[in-house]
Amino acid sequence: MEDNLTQPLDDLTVVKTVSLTNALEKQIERLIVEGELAPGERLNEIQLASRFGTSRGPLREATRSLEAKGFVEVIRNRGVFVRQLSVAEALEVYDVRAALFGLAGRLLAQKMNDELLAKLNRQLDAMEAAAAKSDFDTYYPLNLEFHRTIVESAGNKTLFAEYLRFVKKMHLFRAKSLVQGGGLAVSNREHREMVDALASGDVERAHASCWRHVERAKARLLAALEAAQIQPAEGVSPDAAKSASPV
Amino acid sequence: MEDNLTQPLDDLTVVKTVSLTNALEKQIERLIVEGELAPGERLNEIQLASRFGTSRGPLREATRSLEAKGFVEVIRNRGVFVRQLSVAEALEVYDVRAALFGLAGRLLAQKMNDELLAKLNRQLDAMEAAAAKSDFDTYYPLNLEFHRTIVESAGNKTLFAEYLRFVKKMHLFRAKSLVQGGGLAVSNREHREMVDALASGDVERAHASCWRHVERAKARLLAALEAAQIQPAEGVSPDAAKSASPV
DNA sequence: GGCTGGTAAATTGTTTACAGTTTTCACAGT
DNA sequence: ACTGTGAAAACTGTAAACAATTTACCAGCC
Repeated sequence: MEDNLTQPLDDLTVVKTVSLTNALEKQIERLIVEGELAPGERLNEIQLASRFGTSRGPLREATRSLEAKGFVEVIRNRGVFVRQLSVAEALEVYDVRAALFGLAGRLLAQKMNDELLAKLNRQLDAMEAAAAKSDFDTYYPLNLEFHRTIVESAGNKTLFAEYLRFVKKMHLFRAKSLVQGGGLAVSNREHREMVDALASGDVERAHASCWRHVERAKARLLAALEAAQIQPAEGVSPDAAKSASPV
Repeated sequence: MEDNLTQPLDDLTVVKTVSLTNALEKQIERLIVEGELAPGERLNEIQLASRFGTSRGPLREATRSLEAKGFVEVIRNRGVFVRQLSVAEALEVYDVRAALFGLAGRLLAQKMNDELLAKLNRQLDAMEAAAAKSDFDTYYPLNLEFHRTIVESAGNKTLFAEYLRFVKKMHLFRAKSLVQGGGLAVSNREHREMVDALASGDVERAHASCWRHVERAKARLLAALEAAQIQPAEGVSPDAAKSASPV
């Protein structure tokens, strides 16, 4: 009897617990991160509201929240646009992420234990296996999860929340495809070094190792940009939506 | 970067340029930061809307934005509450701020110039003068401006925006008065050392100096908490609003 | 052809109305 | 006194209506 009740609770009860606004926000964020809504694209209120079967009120609340988080830009009387990261801004985000990830390394080095180390090593092995097969579709989520584990395990929830936000923000970068520039094997060598540093108990070394890891990713992006002859200088006009096609 | 706090400018002209939602958000944020709305307090939609002469729609949009920025907490069917930082969360914020401020130091050390150094030294002198007279009301805004100058001059706008947000967040800490625990002279000695480090061109030293400065502030808060016999463990229930009176 | 002006459609900004939930408070029963 | 019950009030959640602005389009003119 009770089992029947647990299952079909989906749509309506979710709305009971979480507000419609929150559900909408999550959905729209997903559309943005997964690329269905491209950077620069405009969000039509009526269209989106009817798509999710709600009115414009909750939708507007959701977009205001997304604006505060930096995922969209609202221009009065013109509409809300998916935020577009210029090269310069993307590089800024890298530096901030490096600082946050460095802090994570510092904190984690102080509380490293066998269980966590084992988990990180398992993740390293899985990534290495995917890298060996050049299986990028497997590697990518594992890589995300690995970094996530490090920051989450650092035990600072404020830090974790900010870190996640900045990682998501990279999806707003127009030349998104270049972000992966580094290649699989290169990255995993750095990962092993990072885990070594975290396990060493040397706080400064862990800090530097994690920081450097992000800075190297930034350097790889810069190299890829140069190879693709993209200048790190453009603006962020939400109007210029058409030229978004990366590489 | 001048704030519009100097003049409450005409309601109507503002609405033409900035949206009503944005104006509301700024006003409510001001009420929170200035303490008129205390941590834990509930925001009545009808009351606030009528106070600012608008309807509930724009007000709700403003509160959603403030929620995303971490200044209020929205509980479904219960209302909006001014966010309340527990001791544990305040300490988390210090660590994140240390990381961000450290990054600012690193970036600034690379682009330090005579003009900027002169400006920082002027600010140091002004603070020292205020400290000598134990003129806290003068010292406090100067101190804020000094740190703001450093982060803003670092040239990373993303970093600057995040830093400002976290500084504001400290106003949500219940035992807010303890945040100033360090005293005036102590702090300024650190400030001079920091400017020295920034001017030295030694990136690592600047980084460490700025980082340490925030960590020392955290340590002073911890000491003050211990002296006041407050345990760093409480939750964040928005209901327990009454016990907010600091020290 | 290209520009200007003006009108209609589309879209956003704001208010109002209604539905559902939580809180309050009086009151009966113990 | 204390506790539980049950309206009534207060408040939030959502939808719909109305107002103001922007955009699209087309005719007329240089």
